[in-house]
Amino acid sequence: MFYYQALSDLINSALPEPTNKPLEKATNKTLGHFACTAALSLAKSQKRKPQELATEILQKLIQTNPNLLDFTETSIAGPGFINFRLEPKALAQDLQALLLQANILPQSTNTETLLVEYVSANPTGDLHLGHGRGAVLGSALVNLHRALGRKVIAEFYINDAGEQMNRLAGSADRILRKQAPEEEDYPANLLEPYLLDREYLISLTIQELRQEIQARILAKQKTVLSRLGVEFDEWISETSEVRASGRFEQTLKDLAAQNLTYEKDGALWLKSQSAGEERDRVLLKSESRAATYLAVDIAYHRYKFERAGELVNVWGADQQGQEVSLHNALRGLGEPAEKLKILYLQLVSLSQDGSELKMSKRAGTVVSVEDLLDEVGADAFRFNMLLSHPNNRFVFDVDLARRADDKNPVFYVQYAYARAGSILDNACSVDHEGNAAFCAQTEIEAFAGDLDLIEGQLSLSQSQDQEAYGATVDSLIALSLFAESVSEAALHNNPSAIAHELIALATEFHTFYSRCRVIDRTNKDLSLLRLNLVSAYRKVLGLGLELLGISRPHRM
RNA sequence: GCGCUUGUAGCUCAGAGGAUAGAGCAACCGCCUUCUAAGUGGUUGGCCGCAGGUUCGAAUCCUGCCAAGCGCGCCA
Repeated sequence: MFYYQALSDLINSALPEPTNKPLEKATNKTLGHFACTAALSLAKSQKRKPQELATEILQKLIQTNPNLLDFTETSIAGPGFINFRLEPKALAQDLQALLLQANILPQSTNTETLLVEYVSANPTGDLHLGHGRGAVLGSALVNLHRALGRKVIAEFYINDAGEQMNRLAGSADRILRKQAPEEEDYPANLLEPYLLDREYLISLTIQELRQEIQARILAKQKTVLSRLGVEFDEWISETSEVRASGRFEQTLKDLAAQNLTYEKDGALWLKSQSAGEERDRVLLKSESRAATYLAVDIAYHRYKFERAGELVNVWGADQQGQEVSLHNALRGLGEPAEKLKILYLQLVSLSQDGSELKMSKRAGTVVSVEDLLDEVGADAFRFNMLLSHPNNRFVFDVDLARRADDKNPVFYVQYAYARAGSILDNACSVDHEGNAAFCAQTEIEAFAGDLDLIEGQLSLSQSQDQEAYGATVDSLIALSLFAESVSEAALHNNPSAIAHELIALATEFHTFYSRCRVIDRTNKDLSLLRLNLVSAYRKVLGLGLELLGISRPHRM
């Protein structure tokens, strides 16, 4: 366990009332490394002066766990902040924890399966950037929750049963027969790549054609997603899993049994008004008795709840109209609707050559995931997509993403990772001038195993070289807080936080590198300390990149 | 009209009640005999949309307003 976590727990146990964030990273390094604001926030309810309360809390901390507080310098400042400055022993323990723990992330005690549904594009064409953003967000979420010990199902829902599939087949058929397109047909240029073997396709019945085109488009989507590093555990087909399985019929029966539906004007309605909505909603249309999206979604989400206790949907903002009705219907059926969270993605647009490209289907300026992948590659695609919070409209800077230099954030972080690896390689191998290896890997590991040695070197550094010591301490604090950032990112379903955290860590590492010579042939112990710090950087940066699904280049 | 989301530096974005609001891009001035200069140090740049309120403390919470995007079909 890291010092930050141990201290947080201690503070929480010492407070008269718990707070959700007992300890914060200090904004101003000169005051300390961590700060506790509990005395300020609790002063009112405790009817005490903040400074007095702070003194009292601090004393209680010292009484409860004198050992822990022995490793840190404390002070009460300003209106009632309690500041903590970690001393070499605490820092040494954190470094050791970073190096020796197989998994530095805290493991969740939540045993419920989490089902994350994302992308879920109709099999009617290429994936566009909205899908791409959802794919990156969804897959990062899956990684994140898995890394924290949750059981997660990554799911793609194939909308292969609706009217749009008939349209697709009709459009393809007319293109093959060189007939004029009808008003709602899919554009020929989108479909033509799937219709190259015209002779064969034209011999199929319309149903067979529909199946064939759909399979080809889906296969293409899978290929593109795979290039993007996005994989799924389940591909759920509406046709087979929701319709043919009888789940859809059963859901209608169950809704009726709960007295949640009624017939009117030849259509089947959901009593959504009585649940607080503006009006009732149609489930089965008049005449055709075809299902609406809402009706199918209700059945599909029940199927999800059969398999998972908690659901996350990554949806485009244009799907938000559905949510309230879906929630109400699920609740009416006795499902734990509050366990369904829907994340809405706002639009992505592109900027290139300094101006924004507006996406428009009509103008033909819709950019596919494949196009952008060709342009910038999977790593830059993923990282840059993740830089913005999904609720935000986001302008993707293509020129920046394709740059192979420090201005491109993904290169910046990957470079830090590769640089760390390179230093470690150098230390353990013959250098370019033929000098013997500086040390063996086993020596680095032995040093990591010896707490007293680490502490001794940190203390020495503290007294001999303030600047280097400062860079070392900043590094250790930043590294030891990474696990906390990951937990918080998972709590808020926000992998963007990790991307930003990685940039900050990379900056911290580059700063350390420029201030501290790692391999110093005149001072082996100091070098071993620094090599271990570099090793911790490599581990944490690598973990972060892995969580975001970005490659970890050994050399650049 | 109603609902959801957004409004922070010229641009793209962080900031989830705490101390002096931060990065990157763009612009300017520096730093390589030495482990990756794909790096780094500095300068310039802010009525945090507006107005109230809550609080010891508000970019953050509440209310109202303004602006933008998206929803509010027996569409898909």
